[in-house]
Amino acid sequence: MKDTFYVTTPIYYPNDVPHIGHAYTSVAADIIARYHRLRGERVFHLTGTDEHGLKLQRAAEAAGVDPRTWVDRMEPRWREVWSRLDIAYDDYIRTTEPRHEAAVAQLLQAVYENGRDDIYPGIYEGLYCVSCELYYGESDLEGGNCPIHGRPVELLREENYFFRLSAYRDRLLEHYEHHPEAVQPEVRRNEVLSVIRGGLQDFSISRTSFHWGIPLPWDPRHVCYVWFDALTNYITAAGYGSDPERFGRMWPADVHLMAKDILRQHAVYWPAMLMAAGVEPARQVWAHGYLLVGGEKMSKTKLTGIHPFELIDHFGVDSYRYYFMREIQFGQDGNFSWESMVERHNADLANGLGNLLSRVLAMLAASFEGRVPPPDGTGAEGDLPAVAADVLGRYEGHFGRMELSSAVGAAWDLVGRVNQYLVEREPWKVARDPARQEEAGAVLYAAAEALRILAVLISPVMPGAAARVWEQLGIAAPLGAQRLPEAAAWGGLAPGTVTRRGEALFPRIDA
RNA sequence: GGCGGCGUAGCUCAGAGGCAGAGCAAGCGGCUCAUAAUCGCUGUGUCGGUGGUUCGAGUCCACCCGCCGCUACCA
Repeated sequence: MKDTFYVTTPIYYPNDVPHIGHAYTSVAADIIARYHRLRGERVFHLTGTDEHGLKLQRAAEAAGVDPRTWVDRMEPRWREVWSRLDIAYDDYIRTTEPRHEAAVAQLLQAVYENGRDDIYPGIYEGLYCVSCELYYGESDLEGGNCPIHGRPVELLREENYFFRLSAYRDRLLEHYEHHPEAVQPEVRRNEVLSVIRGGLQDFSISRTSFHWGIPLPWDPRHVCYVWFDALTNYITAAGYGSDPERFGRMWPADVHLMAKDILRQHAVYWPAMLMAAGVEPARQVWAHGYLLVGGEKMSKTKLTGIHPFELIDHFGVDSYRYYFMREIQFGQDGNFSWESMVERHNADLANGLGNLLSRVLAMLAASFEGRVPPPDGTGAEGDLPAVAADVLGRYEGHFGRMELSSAVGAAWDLVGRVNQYLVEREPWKVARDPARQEEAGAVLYAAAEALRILAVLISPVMPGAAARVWEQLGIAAPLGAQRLPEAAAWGGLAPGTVTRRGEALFPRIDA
């Protein structure tokens, strides 16, 4: 019985250099996973690398090593990025692992033997560049020539196995009719439906022209080509074909996250492949937009690909995660710029949350020896508890609809309200009057309590910063043990707690 | 060619029949606990264009312009 919230990223191609677009998907997946953990759910967050294929085989040859050695060398460059970004995946799959090769073989065999000839031998005919050793689609060509070598391509024929995607048109349409949430956002769903309605073509699933791949179980002269290898990782890790009990708890995946460029494979090929094997499709495929730099898609040739480290080194990992999630409406394309990142960092993090923590702890240190004073029971907290409750409600609602930017934004309504509240109540002034110590204390209690709740709410997005707020507040119970909604209920902060004012949470950045 | 999306304040964007909005940036004022911080006040914008429906149109309809996505086809 399914009991695990299962979220995936695509598996990345280790020959590529990681850029902020890849990281965007992985950060989003991590935030979603952490949010569900915060709610006390059992969560499984999967990522990995896609390690087969001709391009890797050729890169290895060029480097004078075998493909295995090559991918072993390249793959850590990806994990290193995830580590620096605080991506807490639960499993990391490499398609070269035996468990994956076994799962692919099982899936292929299941489809091959399903009695409907969904996999059949055929002739693949394509435009081939001898220099690239690659097939191109007509739309990839430039004036009929190879876009890389500028030389004429040849029409080549190769014996392949095909998957009978065309047979799944009606079943896919029916599936998406009954599960309108299964492709999101809406605009992407419409595209998928129009692709399916327009008729589907069978696609080739094997190659004999290179060998760095998983052999087909019934015809090992062929290696499996791309999609039956790559997409299958999602069920490999869930225990398909190896651990039925585990598979039952995990599958179907709750959400496959990806950029919109591989939507079709996830929303058309993949469910059809699973149907052919008698496996239920994932519950949701969620295609987010592109990160634009200077209004244009990042590109290698224009050198606009940005490595995450270039930003992490300057802004810090928490600011990095916050910026991309807050600045861009999840699902839409979004512009990255250094300027807007500095702006967000200073306005929201340094001046907003960071300064709020700083002023509250400074006042506690000045007037109460750093100890959290008791609330006074006369309503000094004003509407802060109500605002916190409202913020929590909106935060959860937005997360439920994958409106990540709005969910994060909701927390900042509380930051704003507490700053306002402090100006209204002037605790720095009240504290100077010996007769009004209790009042000053109660006001600071309320501000500190709001900060405690904020630490919980930002923890999926900025786990490091949340931990630092928690630590400076001096709370003994581990942040990692907090669960929503209880942890956001007003009054959780114990009077007497010894706060520890530390370094600025987010130092301002000049440019 | 077909289907779809977008075009709103300097910037990023929300609003989908009823007095043009938010955040940021900018200006002025307050406060001085705080990270030159924070709080308050300040927005006359051909809501891409034209025409229409309506008592009333960013909002609905038609056409047009400019971007973009998916898809088809020609070469």
